[in-house]
Amino acid sequence: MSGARDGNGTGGRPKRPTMVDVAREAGVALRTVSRVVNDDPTVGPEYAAKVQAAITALNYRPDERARQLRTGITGTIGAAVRRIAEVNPELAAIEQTARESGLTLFAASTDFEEAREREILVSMCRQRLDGIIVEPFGENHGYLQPELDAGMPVVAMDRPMSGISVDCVMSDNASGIGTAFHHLTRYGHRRIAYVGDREQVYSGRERAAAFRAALGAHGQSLDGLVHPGEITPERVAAALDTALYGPEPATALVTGSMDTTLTVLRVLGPKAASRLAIVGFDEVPHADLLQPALTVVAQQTAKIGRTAVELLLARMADPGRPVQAVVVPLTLTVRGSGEIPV
Amino acid sequence: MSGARDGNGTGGRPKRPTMVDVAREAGVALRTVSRVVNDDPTVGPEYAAKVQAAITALNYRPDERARQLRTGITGTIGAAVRRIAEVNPELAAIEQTARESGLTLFAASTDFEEAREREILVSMCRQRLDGIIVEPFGENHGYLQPELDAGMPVVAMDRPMSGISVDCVMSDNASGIGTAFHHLTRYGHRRIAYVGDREQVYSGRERAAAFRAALGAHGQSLDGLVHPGEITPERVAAALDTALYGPEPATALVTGSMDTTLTVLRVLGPKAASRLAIVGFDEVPHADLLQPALTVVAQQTAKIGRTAVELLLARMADPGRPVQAVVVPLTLTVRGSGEIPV
DNA sequence: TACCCTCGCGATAACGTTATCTCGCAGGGT
DNA sequence: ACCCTGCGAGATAACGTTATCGCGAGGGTA
Repeated sequence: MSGARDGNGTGGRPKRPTMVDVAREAGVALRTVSRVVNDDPTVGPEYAAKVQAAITALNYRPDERARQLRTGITGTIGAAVRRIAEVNPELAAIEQTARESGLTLFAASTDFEEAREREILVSMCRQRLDGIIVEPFGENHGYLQPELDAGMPVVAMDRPMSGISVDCVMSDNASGIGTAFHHLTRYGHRRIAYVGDREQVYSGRERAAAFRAALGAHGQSLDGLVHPGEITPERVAAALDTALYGPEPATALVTGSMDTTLTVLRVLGPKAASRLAIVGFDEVPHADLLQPALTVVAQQTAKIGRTAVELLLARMADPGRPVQAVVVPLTLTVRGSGEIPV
Repeated sequence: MSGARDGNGTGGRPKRPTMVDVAREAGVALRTVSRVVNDDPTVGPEYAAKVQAAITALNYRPDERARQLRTGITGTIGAAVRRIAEVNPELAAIEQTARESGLTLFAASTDFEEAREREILVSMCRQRLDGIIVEPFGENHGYLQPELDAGMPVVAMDRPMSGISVDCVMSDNASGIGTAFHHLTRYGHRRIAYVGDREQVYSGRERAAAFRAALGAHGQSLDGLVHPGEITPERVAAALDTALYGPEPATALVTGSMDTTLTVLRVLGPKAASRLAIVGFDEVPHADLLQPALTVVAQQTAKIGRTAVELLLARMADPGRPVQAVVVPLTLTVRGSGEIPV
């Protein structure tokens, strides 16, 4: 032993044992410890035993950072989503699929802020993660081009990225809106209104456009029926006012996102909500407990999350493969609110 | 130059430029590049300019792993919670507080599995994170003792850890149950039932015990009123049967967790649920949209999450400080379901 | 017996960064 | 003329791991 100081004088962290310490304790070479730690079969049994004993005696834990630096791979993928800590089935599916693939998941919230999103993505690149899945929020992702050129695998989820070309998996917004619309026509509704996100964001743009197309295909005019915009109680209340209490009131409603649906229900209040035919785009937590239970066109969130990881794995395996876009259909879940006749 | 190969022949990742490459490009020493990257003020302006030019020319991004290995600090804390990707206000508060403190958060789901929890915690230790916040699930955390001895800061959230002594922040289960109970007595209820989690888990144990104590303090017998157990529709239905339709039926109900509340509402169905006085322990997503809106004793989740980070920061700053346990009171949120008179 | 191969282990050089030390040079006081 | 100080930059040694190479012993073959 080279000295008596085992602890630390100043109150800083005690120093952890390293491979060198284990090697000294076991009386073998450093390289042999490494072999034992990595289950290298070429190490003799008595050496392995000595090393194992030293490891448990010193409570040695390998330093993942050093390993990653040396091997170049982290075994970790990043997910930059709008909100962890909220209901997010895509993220749950990503985590599970990643685990099944032997990868660790590092998730962070972009929190609906473009600056925050950029901060997270750049940080993930600096950490040299093996790949990144991102639910894009901002409108210009050109700053990622150098990272793509450097071989960083990136997959977009829920909407495409702007300014760069990467793999993408998303819902079929257009036909989902079509499904909601036609479901309501089946119950006799002719004047059907739409309230949804503002058209500045990709999904709001796509869904509003799809709804206009559906109205047009049924020979309906658009006047007073299509209301994209900010999801605030005030704006939604104004939109509902126009749609439901105008000269030709709508008898049914399609809501363009989960937040829209919840805000509409709050603004309408229980009595009005229970009389209006509503189909929501996107699932709502505990939609079955509402009165009436909420009919929705649900995104196949689990499939989307799983596909995102699969696309990422494919790109990690072959960086040169052509960029791929996967579109996932939606499914109608009938619960009551969408089956109120005109 | 040792060779002409700039790209990569076999389809592997292109090699990223390192500090050495930047130094060569800029015609300065490696150490100078490091100084520029770290905003060291002792570097002359013309050197800084040359280095910056080289950095943008090569699209250089520092390797966080190497930096962490060298400095020993990661600037990252881990959070092992039961579910990321579910509503989890504690986790949201942790993320925000961590960000405000300049720390990156690494969150992972233990997924209600003891083995998974252990896997995650050990992995976080191997990554040498600066600290760990854990919502403990398993019943024996003794395996973490070596990590604590090695100076790894750990904070328990929502319940204490078993077998080791670490800082902890949690709700005041006992007085929360008391608040729910007394709120219902104020509306004339005498026979009040409890349905909650099984007593094998810490919170289930604490809350059932507190409810028994409340009954006792009011001179009520316990028979047929206290129902801890697995949260399945079958078990909950059986418990409700005993409590509500026995010889002396209960007129009010306290539910012991969010999952319990939701399962109770599903089992009762809308009509029965709207007639029974219910106070839920723990907030329920969109409780205001239910009919009647749900009265709950809410945990101060944001405060709990923030306190967890603060405890962790305190321990990181002073590893020798005495272990601290913080208990946070709950708050009653009146919405309707708890104010139905007997 | 000479030769070559394999097998098991050890010495040592990386990985990409930061920290320590050294050095050259300019400026000012004695 | 001398030394001391300070300042800005470079050479070099870490951090803890894995990969490359080499070496000695043992055994099979000609």
